[in-house]
Amino acid sequence: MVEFNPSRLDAVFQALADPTRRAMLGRLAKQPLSVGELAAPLEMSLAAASKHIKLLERAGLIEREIQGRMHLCRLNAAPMHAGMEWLRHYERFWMQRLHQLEALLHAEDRAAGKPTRKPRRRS
Amino acid sequence: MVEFNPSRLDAVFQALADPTRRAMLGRLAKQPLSVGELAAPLEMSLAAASKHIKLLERAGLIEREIQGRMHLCRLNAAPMHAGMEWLRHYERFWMQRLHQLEALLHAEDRAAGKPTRKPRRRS
DNA sequence: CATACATTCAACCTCATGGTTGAATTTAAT
DNA sequence: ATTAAATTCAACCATGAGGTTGAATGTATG
Repeated sequence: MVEFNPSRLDAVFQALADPTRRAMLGRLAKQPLSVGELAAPLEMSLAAASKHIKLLERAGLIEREIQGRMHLCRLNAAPMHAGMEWLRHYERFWMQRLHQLEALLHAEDRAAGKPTRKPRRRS
Repeated sequence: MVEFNPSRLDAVFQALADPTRRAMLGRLAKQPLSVGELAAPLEMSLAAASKHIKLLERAGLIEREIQGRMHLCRLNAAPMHAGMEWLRHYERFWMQRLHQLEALLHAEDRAAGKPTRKPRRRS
């Protein structure tokens, strides 16, 4: 069904690396839209929007149902799962930093009334 | 401290959209590495690897500590957080599909002994 | 000081992106 | 049968990615 090969991951991250395309996905999360509808609010030609859509399609993030002369695009978030899983492997790293920051802040809170004490420095 | 503007998100996703760079991050998750060490296992020139590193740096994903003639690179996963948060907004969509699939499989399991019954189709 | 090492810089190549415009295609409506 | 609408296609342009090579830079080391 859905493929999780590395090149798919490439395509997904690449597709997400553009604000126009992220905005498109955001609107498709509410409802399916035609190419014209997707392009309407954008300050670019229809052809340009069409290219963005093709890129999203290539990444598997949208699916197109051709209804007569109009093409209905609907979100398929599934490929994002792979991206999320990839990121999850790094979650502990930024959590670590956040917790450090947190500890630092609390240490300063505790030191508020007392003679200024700097956060302990790691050996 | 850490910025979460859209262009930063662009840079992060773009940086992740390349297997060479993802591999670099993977190795930096184990330990800090010099530019040369990062480049060593790659089948490309040092200059090419250096460019990848610069791109990762631009996205804030690695930080460079210059120690004499060697540059030590260390992972900074923090900017990935923004990417994760963005993706999280879409999690329910793929979860939805996964649950549908799951339900479908269970329905087929239950129908295994009985006369073939197709999964109910939504109105 | 001379030399080797770690890295970047600069110039170049090829190809993909992101945008344009105008023509072509397919389908719907009059 | 025309005409209008929805979309893509093709050609073009500017810019950036990803790679190369060779020279330049800064730093250790004999």
